[in-house]
Amino acid sequence: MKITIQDLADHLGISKGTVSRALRGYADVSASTVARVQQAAKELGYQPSAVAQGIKTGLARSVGLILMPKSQAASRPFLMQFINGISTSIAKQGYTLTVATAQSDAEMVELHRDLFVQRKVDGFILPRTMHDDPRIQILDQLKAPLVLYGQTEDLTQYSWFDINQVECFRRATARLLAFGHRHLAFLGGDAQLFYNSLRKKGVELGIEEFDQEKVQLQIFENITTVPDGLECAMRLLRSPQPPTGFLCALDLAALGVIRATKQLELIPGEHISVIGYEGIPEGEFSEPGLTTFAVDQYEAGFQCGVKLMQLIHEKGAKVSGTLTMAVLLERGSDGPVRLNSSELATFIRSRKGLLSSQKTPHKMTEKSLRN
Amino acid sequence: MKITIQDLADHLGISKGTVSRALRGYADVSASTVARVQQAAKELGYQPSAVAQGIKTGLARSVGLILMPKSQAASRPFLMQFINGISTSIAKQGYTLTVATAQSDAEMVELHRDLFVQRKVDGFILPRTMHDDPRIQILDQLKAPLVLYGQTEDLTQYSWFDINQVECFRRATARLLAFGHRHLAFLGGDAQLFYNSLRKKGVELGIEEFDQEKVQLQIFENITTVPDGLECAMRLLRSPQPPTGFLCALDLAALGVIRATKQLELIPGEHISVIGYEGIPEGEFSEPGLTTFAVDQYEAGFQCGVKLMQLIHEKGAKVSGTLTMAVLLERGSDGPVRLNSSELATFIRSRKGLLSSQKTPHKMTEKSLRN
DNA sequence: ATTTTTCACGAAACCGGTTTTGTCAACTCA
DNA sequence: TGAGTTGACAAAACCGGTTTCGTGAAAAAT
Repeated sequence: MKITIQDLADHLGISKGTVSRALRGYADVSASTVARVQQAAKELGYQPSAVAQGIKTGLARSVGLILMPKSQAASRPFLMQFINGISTSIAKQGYTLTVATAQSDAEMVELHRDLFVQRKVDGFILPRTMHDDPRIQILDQLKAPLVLYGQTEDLTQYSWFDINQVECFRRATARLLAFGHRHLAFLGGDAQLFYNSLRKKGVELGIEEFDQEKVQLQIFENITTVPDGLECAMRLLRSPQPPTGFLCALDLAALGVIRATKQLELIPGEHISVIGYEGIPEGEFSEPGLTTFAVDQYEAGFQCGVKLMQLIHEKGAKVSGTLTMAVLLERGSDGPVRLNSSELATFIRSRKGLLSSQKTPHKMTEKSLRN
Repeated sequence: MKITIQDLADHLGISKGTVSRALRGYADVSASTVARVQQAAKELGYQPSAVAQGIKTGLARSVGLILMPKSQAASRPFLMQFINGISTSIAKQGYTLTVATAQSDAEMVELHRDLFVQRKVDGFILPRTMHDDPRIQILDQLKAPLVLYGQTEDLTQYSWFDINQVECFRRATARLLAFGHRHLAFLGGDAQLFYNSLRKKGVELGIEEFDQEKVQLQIFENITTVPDGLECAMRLLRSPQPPTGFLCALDLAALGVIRATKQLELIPGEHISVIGYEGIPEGEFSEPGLTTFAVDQYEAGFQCGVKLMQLIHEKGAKVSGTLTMAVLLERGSDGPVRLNSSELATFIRSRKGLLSSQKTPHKMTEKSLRN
């Protein structure tokens, strides 16, 4: 059925070693033979088995990407673009992408080990880096090539690619401060993941550069979903000293803040300001549109792939790190401060009283308001 | 570095053949030897190389999934869940998922051929089936096992899994008709893809079952994005006989319809009704929420994986097709008809005059209306 | 004209497994 | 007690490639 190198050699009446050398471009094959072999290979549709090649070379010509669907927060919306980036960059060298999913941290570590020990992959791309990432530890032992998508404690030992999230959040913070906001809240993401500390650091940096004394900052963590963001914002907005500016580590949390704002009959972008991060498509369809830093996930995947190929092929290749920027999408969810924290608190309390006295269902309320 | 079967054999002082047979569970190895081998394998962390195994068995223990990021319309939001489903179902048999991306139809066909001829994968899952799908043709020639996610002309030759989209759209249509809508529009998706004809058929079926004479249906195709849906709806709503019920093959198109409705200062779910299909997350965050049929992509991936494993392992396995249902999420974008088509046309014209006379920017208009 | 070098290829080893075949000792059975 | 089984393993073949080694003929050098 499938044609092998022996079939091809028999067909040409030469030895399979010569066929192999002809196709691999060795010097000790005559030009005419090379041409004949290439011609016959094309005609018969011969392509060497990657499996058989791999046994001699020790390479599977595949890189691994292991996902955790459980943590649905990030990486999901743009997964396609990230995969596309990786796949495109490694395809040039005949590599393919092996994707597996793990349901728990333990399974994830096991999967990395097994895939490498079984020679199913030659290296890994590690998205969503964690503090003291257990994947790095095990892959280090195995001397498996790896590239981090994200940063970690020690950046000198590994290749990595990341967005300058500190700078993004510094700018986001400076932006809100310039808008006149003085009471800020940072709604952080998964505390276990490294990015969270970077984004928090960016916020703190932005405040330091301004005037630490004049700014109130409240910090929260593990606000990773719309309901999380909604609940957190609801609690904050009902407090005596509500923040007027929300910095969210994740767009989903920011969408939750927008929802909470609307439930309190406030206008996002006017009564309060929200800035997100990631650039998920949902942000475009909310009202108002979500101001956020959009990450180019294709580029991220592409760069990770390039770096991994270097590590695998160029022995003694130096590890390298790259930092790029995300693009600020200025939409309607933030703007100049209208009411300060105290005024906002008063405003909300007056609205709340109004709201609880009239017993209309929420949907009707929203619609009637718009008419 | 990496331990081979020979290393293990030397360590135990037995031949590598015996080690292999012990680990594969052959009968002609004594129980004590089996135990010794297994123990040593665990201690030394030996796992057979999938590459070396593959050369003898002829199997790569991997299945292929080739994506086209260009056609961003479908499969993108739930890609993670689809992948998770596939990966989970095939992991039981030691299989992994090889994902590649193609930028054009031609490249996609090539990739399928190459991946199979190079023995990088043992079979394929084909999402987004097309009319006279070129992937099927080439894989048929190669006798490559395949499972369709979606249907096609001849369903007897291949295993497939699909949602009963005809039934979904029949129900969606019946629902709008029951709400009193008599002027309907079907905004179809990619005409090249097979699902489109199924969804259209569902709409036509729903109308037939009602009373064909009393219903006006307009059909459009290749409405696959938010801007597409927006533009199409805008055109329709400004026409003399606008539809009051929109059936969209894709949620994204439905979101576009909602946008158009709002731009005309109409209320989706009241002045017009929209129903989508797929259940993308954006639909939850629009206002009103999008009524749509939500597809369980994890389940789809899982079933495709199961079917493909059967085809690969059970020789002479029968092909099988499975049809399931999507879940209707009743949100706010549809409801009882308020104005019929003519009334709606008049209403829109009056609004439009109003709108063009006042020269406020759009954003301000929206906000002032809500206050 | 003979020796040396180069050319072009065949033969064979090898990669790390799996599977078949061969072999010897211990058992069974007549 | 001798022939036939059986058990448990070693040895070897094999899978489909790659790469090294060896070799005969032609070309170049002496």
